Amino acid sequence: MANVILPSGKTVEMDGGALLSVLQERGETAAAVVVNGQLQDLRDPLPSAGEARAIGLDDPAALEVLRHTASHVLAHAVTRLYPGAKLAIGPAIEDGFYYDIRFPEPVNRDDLPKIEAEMERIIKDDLPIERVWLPRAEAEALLAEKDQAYKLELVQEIPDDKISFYRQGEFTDLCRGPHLPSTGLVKHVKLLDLAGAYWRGDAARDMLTRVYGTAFPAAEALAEHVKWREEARKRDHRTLGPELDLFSIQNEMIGAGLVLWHPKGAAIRHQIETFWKDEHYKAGYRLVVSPHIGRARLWETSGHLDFYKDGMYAPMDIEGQEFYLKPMNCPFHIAIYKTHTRSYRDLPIRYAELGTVYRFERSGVLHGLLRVRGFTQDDAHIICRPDQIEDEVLACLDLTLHILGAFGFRDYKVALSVRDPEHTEHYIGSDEMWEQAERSLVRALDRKGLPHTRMPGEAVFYGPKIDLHVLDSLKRSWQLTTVQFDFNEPERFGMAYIGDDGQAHRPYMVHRALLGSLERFFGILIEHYGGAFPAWLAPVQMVVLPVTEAEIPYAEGVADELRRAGIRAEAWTKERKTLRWLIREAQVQKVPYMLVCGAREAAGGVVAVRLRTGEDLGPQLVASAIARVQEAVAARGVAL
RNA sequence: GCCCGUGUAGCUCAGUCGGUAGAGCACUUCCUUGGUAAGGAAGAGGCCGUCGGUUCGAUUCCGACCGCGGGCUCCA
Repeated sequence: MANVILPSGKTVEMDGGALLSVLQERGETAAAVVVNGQLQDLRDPLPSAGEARAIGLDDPAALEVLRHTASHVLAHAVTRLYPGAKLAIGPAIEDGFYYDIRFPEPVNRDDLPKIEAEMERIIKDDLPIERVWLPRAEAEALLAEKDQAYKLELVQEIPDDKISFYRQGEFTDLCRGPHLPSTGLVKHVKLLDLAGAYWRGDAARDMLTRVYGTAFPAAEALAEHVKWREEARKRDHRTLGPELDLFSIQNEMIGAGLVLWHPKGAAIRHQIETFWKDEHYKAGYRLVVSPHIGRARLWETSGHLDFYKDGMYAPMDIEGQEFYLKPMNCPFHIAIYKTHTRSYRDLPIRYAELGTVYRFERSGVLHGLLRVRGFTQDDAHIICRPDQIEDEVLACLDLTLHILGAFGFRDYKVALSVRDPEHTEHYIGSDEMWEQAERSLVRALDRKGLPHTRMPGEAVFYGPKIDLHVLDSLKRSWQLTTVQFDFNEPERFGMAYIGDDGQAHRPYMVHRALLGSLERFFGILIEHYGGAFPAWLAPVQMVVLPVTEAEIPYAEGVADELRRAGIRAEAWTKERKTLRWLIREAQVQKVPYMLVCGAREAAGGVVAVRLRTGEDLGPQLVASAIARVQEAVAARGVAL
């Protein structure tokens, strides 16, 4: 007898058979059932012994099944509305699902409600969803008859003799499942977006239309998700950036993917850079500066012209010599290292640079500050002995968590990319080096208590790496930090240090960037804070607002005093506007502190302090207002 | 690069079933001296993305190009 736990928590004993009828008898609903850790359909027979657990619709494990079924409902609706539509793939994804379809006619966003309405009909009809196994020949014949070339291609890659299909009403789709037992269980579904996508992600193949949607077990969760999307839209750095006068990108005049940092954006960048440099000096790094271009020889030696040419701009001719714009800083740092014979006593050497690099990105992938063609990496290269690598990686992680923590990033996900064990010949460096490097990465992560996901085959050819992703205030994940071993360049440049044995040895080199690039990081920060930068970063920390023209001299005096105290302050005296107008403007500009100066304040030598949050602190001495900002700046928190 | 969408004043957008355009904000001037999220009035501002086609006439219709936005495996 098999012991089955139902969603209600009750258990039943079953001797084979399918769970669906049992659930129906007891008035319970479920999405699927877990048997031996595997999800399967409620209509599938259970084993005659062992344990099974029915997954309720609101169980997190059911979400993927729900969305996958929703994608089938979408495909079903599309085949009704657009006879001749060719279906490709339709998986559940992180917060929804999509289906790639070749439509017989162009569709656009305005068509989504119509498709959604048809989906609602299919859901309302509560069609049973049943699995059908077909022998290969029949499966291929069926798909050929339905003229579903993409599905046919997929079937031809399936090694099995029996092919799994799912049927709901008149619609049948190739699918491995599992699925909900009927369409009626897909209750809260919404189509969100439309985009192009290549068949199998291959630019040489057909362009399909990808329809994005999402589904939730409860209306509230769906509404919340829609609200979340709206919130993310409002925080878009491409809107906030120009609105707050932080940066601009001018394709026609300057060039695509090239960023102009306006004074306010540059002020924020300056704060980030100063903080970054201070912390790097404290952590034992030495800051270096390298040029923007270098001779072809350099890039030949580094191997960039072999492996990275597609990402580099065409060479320029200077007095008959070829020069390239730098896509990376490492060759320069190595060249600095090589100016002396280095002793084992000199190591580790840590060179850091806010180095501006230029990389070719296809026009279509450029995206605000997040994907640009010219950017400043917060780069560093650590050159050390084998016995030092674990401590160096650990110190790197310490510095990373310290610096990212200052921006309020406290949730991390770490990916460890290592070799594909099947094809170690594709990688440079000895087995010993790979194993030692991986060990040092794993131990350092363990010592920091950072769980990681090991990803075989994800490493680049020259060394293993860890990538650190942070979650922002909207719980979106961004890859920022990368710590990457390089077994290639030390070899190519013949880097060496003299060991205690008097012999030359090859050092280990680690590339690392904590923030990634300042441009991208800035874009992420804008969205993370929704444009309301904490006091330590705010381009204008305090504005002094005179109530009438009579208080202008007083307001200017206050602003001077604030600036002398090191505060970024402005007196808004040029506009003869009402206080209401000035307050609104300061709110829109998201200035943390507003200091109102009327006749009362001027007479008393105080300012009335209003916070961006709307909180009114009442009259304060200028000195105590100063103390308050300085405290907030020192704390680097979001509290004002 | 490719698919879909889109391009009208500095910004956000309306409009013209083909007769060369309008609002709000911003800007300039004037009035208002105002106490915690927009005081009032007037003015200025446009090759209606570019090039070509149809037409007596194109910002509007058609085509091409350019720019911008969403997206381009999270594999049945």
